[in-house]
Amino acid sequence: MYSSELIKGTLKTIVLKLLSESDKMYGYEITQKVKELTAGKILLTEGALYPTLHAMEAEGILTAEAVNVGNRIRKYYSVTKTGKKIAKEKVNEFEDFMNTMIFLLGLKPKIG
Amino acid sequence: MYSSELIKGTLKTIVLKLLSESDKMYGYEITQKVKELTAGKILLTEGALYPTLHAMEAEGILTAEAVNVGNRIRKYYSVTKTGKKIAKEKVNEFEDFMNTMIFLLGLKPKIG
DNA sequence: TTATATACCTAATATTCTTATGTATATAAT
DNA sequence: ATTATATACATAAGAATATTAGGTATATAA
Repeated sequence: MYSSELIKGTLKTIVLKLLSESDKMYGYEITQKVKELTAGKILLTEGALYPTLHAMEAEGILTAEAVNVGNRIRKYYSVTKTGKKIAKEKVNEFEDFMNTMIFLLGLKPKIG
Repeated sequence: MYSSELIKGTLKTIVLKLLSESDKMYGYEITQKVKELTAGKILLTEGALYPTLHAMEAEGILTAEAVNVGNRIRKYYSVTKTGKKIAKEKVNEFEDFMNTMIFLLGLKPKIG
């Protein structure tokens, strides 16, 4: 697990990227997928994730659909057309930022 | 200039890395050096930088020395032994984090 | 029957940054 | 001369985002 300050500001980018690649996902599913893909190095907390999902829905970046699964409720989120554009921009910006940081921190370059 | 949320959490890492490479630097000098090295893509604000420098000094990561230059005051900061260790840890952690993000966001790998 | 996993949510608090403001000297431009 | 910009420090109010902790509820494994 990384120090919390390191991950700050990357939540939206991660969520938008994952949602852009799948038809729809629900909150809990996102936390598990990120945990799995990062081998537990990035753990999204619900207190950060849910408010962010609500905010992105309010901004028109995501649409939500509540579904009953057995007796439980799931809220599936999908990326809107606007959201897909923003997702690409965020990923591109992050890539650019990493290149800048690689130079600034004197690391060996890696994204080509 | 990157969106502010992207840069969040990287300030200490940047400052510690720069200070580790030089004997000593003062706050304004750090802002200018980062601006120069990143071609203006990362601009450190004074409201973020100075409190962080004070905090790191209080934590024993940095030592400060006030110097009169003409009629102006400069506060030179140096990294302590503890600080150098933390600087290395932070840079290593950031490199690891970037690799994780590269995988998670499906980017082409770059740090080798 | 107790713990863990699934699945949502919010509120108080903490952290960190932005924005704005203040002080003061030095220098370049009009 | 005077105005703008650069140098150089600092803090304080507010915004944004995350942590921590708590709440509700069902399903399943121990």
